[in-house]
Order: sequence, then C-alpha cells, then structure tokens
Amino acid sequence: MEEMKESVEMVGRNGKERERESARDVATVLPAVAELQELRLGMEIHCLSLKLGFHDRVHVLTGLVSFYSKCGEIEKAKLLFRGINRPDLICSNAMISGYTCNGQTESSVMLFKKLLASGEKVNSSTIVGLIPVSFPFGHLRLIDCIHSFSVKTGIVSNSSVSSALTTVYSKLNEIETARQLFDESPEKSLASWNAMIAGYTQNGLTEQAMSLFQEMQMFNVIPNPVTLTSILSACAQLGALSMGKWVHGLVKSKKFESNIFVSTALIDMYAKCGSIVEARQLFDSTPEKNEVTWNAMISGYGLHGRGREAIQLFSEMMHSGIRPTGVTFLSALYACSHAGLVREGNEIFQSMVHDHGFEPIAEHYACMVDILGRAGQLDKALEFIKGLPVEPGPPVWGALLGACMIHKDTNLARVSSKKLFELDPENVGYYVLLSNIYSAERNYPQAASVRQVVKKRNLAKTPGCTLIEVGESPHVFTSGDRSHPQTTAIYSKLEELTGKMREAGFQSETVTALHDVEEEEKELMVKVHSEKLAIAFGLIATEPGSEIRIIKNLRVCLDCHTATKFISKITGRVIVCLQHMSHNRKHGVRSFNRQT
DNA sequence: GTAGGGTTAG
Repeated sequence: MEEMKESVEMVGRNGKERERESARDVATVLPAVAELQELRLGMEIHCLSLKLGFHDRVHVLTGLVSFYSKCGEIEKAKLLFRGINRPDLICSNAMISGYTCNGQTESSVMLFKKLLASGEKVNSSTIVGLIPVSFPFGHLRLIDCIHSFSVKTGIVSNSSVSSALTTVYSKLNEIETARQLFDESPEKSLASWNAMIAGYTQNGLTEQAMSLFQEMQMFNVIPNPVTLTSILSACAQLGALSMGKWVHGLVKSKKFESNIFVSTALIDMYAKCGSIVEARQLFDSTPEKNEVTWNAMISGYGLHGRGREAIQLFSEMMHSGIRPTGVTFLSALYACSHAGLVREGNEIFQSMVHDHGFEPIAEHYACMVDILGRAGQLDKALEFIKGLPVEPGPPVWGALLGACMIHKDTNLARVSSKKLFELDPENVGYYVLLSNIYSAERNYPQAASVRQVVKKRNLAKTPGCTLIEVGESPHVFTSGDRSHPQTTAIYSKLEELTGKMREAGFQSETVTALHDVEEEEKELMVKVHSEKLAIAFGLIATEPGSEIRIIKNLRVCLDCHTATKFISKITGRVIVCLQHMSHNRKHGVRSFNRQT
C-alpha cells in the first residue's frame, strides 16, 4: 500500500519529461489497486493523470475503465469509455468484462455485437469477459450461444475460454456440459482442473471432486491453493477429518497457510468435521481474516451448539472493522436458535435491521421463527410471521413446522403444513414431519394418510445417515443398516445400551408410539437408528474414554438428542454430534465407504 | 492496458 503511494508520488514528481514512462507506471499500478478494491487510491491516481495530462492515453484509460468496473463504479467506467474516440480491442474487452462483472449482461452483449459488426476480430479475452460467471442465473440461453460461438470459431480450444465456460455451466448445475468441456479441452491448464474440481464440490459431488483431484496428480499437475481450497470444502461436506488433516499437512508443506481462502476453508473443515477447538486455534493464528473467515467460525460455533461463543465472536467481529454480511447475521441467528438464546437472537435481528441497515431476506425471517419456535414460543412465532412485510415462503413455514414437531402442537402443525404443501409440494421433508407429529400423539390414521400422499405421489425422501470416523476410516450408517462388517457386535452393543438407558430412566416416547406401526413408519425415524448405530460402533471401535464424533444429515431430531445424552452419561464418553446440510448429499456419503 | 480456477448460511 505504502509502496503504491510512493510510486504514484514518484510519477507526480517526475512530471512531463517522463510522461510516457509515468503513464506506463500508472497503467501498471492500476490492476493492483483494483484488486485491493482501493477506490480512493485509484481515484487519486486518476486525478494525478488528469493533472499531468496523460489521462487520454489509451493504456491509462483502459486501466481506469477496468479499475472502476472492478470497484463497482460502472457509471464512471462507462463515462470514460464513451469519451474514447476509437477504442481498440483491449479497451473494448475491458468494457465488456466491466459490464459483465457488474451484472449488466445486456450491455455487455450489445457491445460485443457492435464489435463483431464493426468487423473487429475478437479474441479469447473478449469471450472470457463476456461469460457471466458472477451472475449466471437466467442466462443459460446466452451462455449456450457463447458456447456455440466458441466452438464454431475454434476459440473454445483456448483453455481460459473453456475454463470459464466450465465454471459457468457448473454454477447452473449443468455439470455434464461442464465435464464435456473439460474432457474436450486440448490443453488442460491448472485452472481447467481447478474449475472442474470446484464445479463438483459446489454441486455436492464430492466423490467426483476427490477422484479428479487424484487424477490430476497422476498427470503430474501440481495442486495450488485454489485446488486445495475446493478439496477442503469437499472434506468439510463429507466430514472427512483424516483426509482434511492430510490436506492440512500438504498446505503446511507448501506454505499455503497465509492464503485467506485456504485458511478459511481449513477453519470450516475442522468445524464441520467436529474439531471446533482446532478450528478456533487456526482462526486465532490466522493474521488475515475477511468476512467469510469470521462467518465460517461463527457458524462453526452454531453447528456445535455453542451459542455464547458464537455471539461473543459475532460482537468481536462488529468491533474488528470487518463489515458483516447477510451470512454473518444468519450464522449468528442460527447459533442462537440452536442454543435457545431467544433474547440475544432478537437483539441481533433488531441490530441487523436498525444499526446495520440490512433488509432481511426469507432465511433471516425463518431463523427468527426457528429461535422463537424452538424455545416453545409458538404464539410469538406465529405473530412474527403474521407481521412480516413480505409473503412468508417455505423456509419460514418449515421452521414453524419443525418447532411444532418439537413442542407437539398439532393444530399449528396442520396450518403450516397446509401452507407448505401449497408452496412446495415436492418436498418430502414436510410430509415426514407432519406424519411424525401425528404418530407422536398416536393419531395413526392421520399419520398413515399423510404417508399415503408421499407414496401416491411417488416422492423420494432423503435417506437419513450418520457418519463416524474411526482411525483413518469413515463409516456411514443408514437406518437399520446391516451392511457393516461388525454388524453383530454393533447390534448387541445397541441392545446393551438400550437396557442401560432404560434403567437410567430413558423413555423413548416417539419410538414406543411407533412400535405397533408398519415397518415403513419406522423408516421415517431413520436417523435415530443410524445415529445410534454409529455411536454403538464408535463405542466398540475406539479407546475407552476417547471422544466420539458423529455427523448426520437430517435436521429432524427429537428422540436422538436425549438418547445421545444418556449414552454419554452411561459410558462416560464425550459425544460430539453435528448436523449439517452439506453432508446431505447421497453421492458424497456413498463415496466414503468406497474410498477406504 | 483487457481475460480463466477458490472459502462462509440453508
């Protein structure tokens, strides 16, 4: 930063006789200023070049157009660009890219067409700048057009073009097209591999991401921080602690720790894999933190039910000078809901709106409903919903339904389910919740009729599963799973535990309620089983007294929570139980059993 | 002087 200022001052001091050189210096320094998002400094440089009279050189102008675009000052960029007499290709490319990264796709396309009409030959940078990587939604047809154009002109063989296309297709969940582009690209750069790996992890296809990661190493392509960031995200999604630790070792040996993406991904990985202490140690030892780093740590605490720590960190963030984002508030609110911190959640929500001027989105409202609902304040939750300035969507009603389940409010459950079935008829989760509520109060005919709807409409439900890592190996259990090699020992351990739990006063309300119901009904309680199986296995397979960490994918959780507490008490083991949605991906879960 | 790949919530 200081060096940059010096360099600018030097330009000033040297004056007219070195005008040409100074102009070149300015053009060189601008991209760095843009990357640092130093709007003020860039404007000073702009003023300086006006003063010194080389502001009209095309190199400087191109740099300024690009700089203002990257800082979100698209109007300034447009103004400058319009003033240029005959912009050359590089300058036009800068403007095309400027429009695109500010979400002004139509203007970008118009300029591109104008360029083509003028007979100018476009190059790979033109195409890359035209691809709406940051704002792809709703532009699939345009992207297809750019793709065809690239194939027709042969420019698709340029690895930058094909990487950008791979990325944009991945973002639109068009993963097969993305893979085809990757496979057909004649010279795969490191970025090509990274684009495909990231495409997989962002779509939850962790198995494919991992195998491509192995493949690239077989081709002697050396992973860089970008690669490892994606791989760490895959580990986090899988709960793959030992793989994550291995990657951490790689990060250290390659001295990538100072990369902010890598350190943030590491913190997130440790938190999601159950090692919150490790996560915090890394967080504290990381000198450079951005809003995402803070968010990852706050949500990590939330995941572990450590609401107080989450709030503490949240307030430290507010004083750190790092500006909060919508995700910051979501993470903090989520932590409050898991820890039953109603007053604190309310304060954070109010502060978000009034002190920070954030317009809440549906997820924030849903979090508030969740906070009130979980705490048993169902009336207040409903009141809150009724007072919303916008029409509440599925996340809001879903949160209310979840709360009704915990507090067994059948009437309100019926109201929210009705809304949910209208708004989101394909989502099986809501049917399962409602059916469970009916079952819990022994209203079997109603429960059966809800399940009938699921069956009739042929809706697929997400299978519940629980993961546990023992030593270096991950083990995944589903409901009633008998596929594990140590199945007999696991089930007898479970028997033993059930007996002891009963002696200790454990009453499995829901399970008894479901006792005389058909097999399929028991399946609705999948995660209870899978979680217990995983714990039973953990007890057998690990050293007495050691910590047991399990990760599950479904949110519904009434009986298992109490059962886990009992088991922990009886066996004297610390049991860390995490649930995160990113673990809710079938492919990833399957890969676990195969990989080892 | 323009252009490719990355982290956080649900």
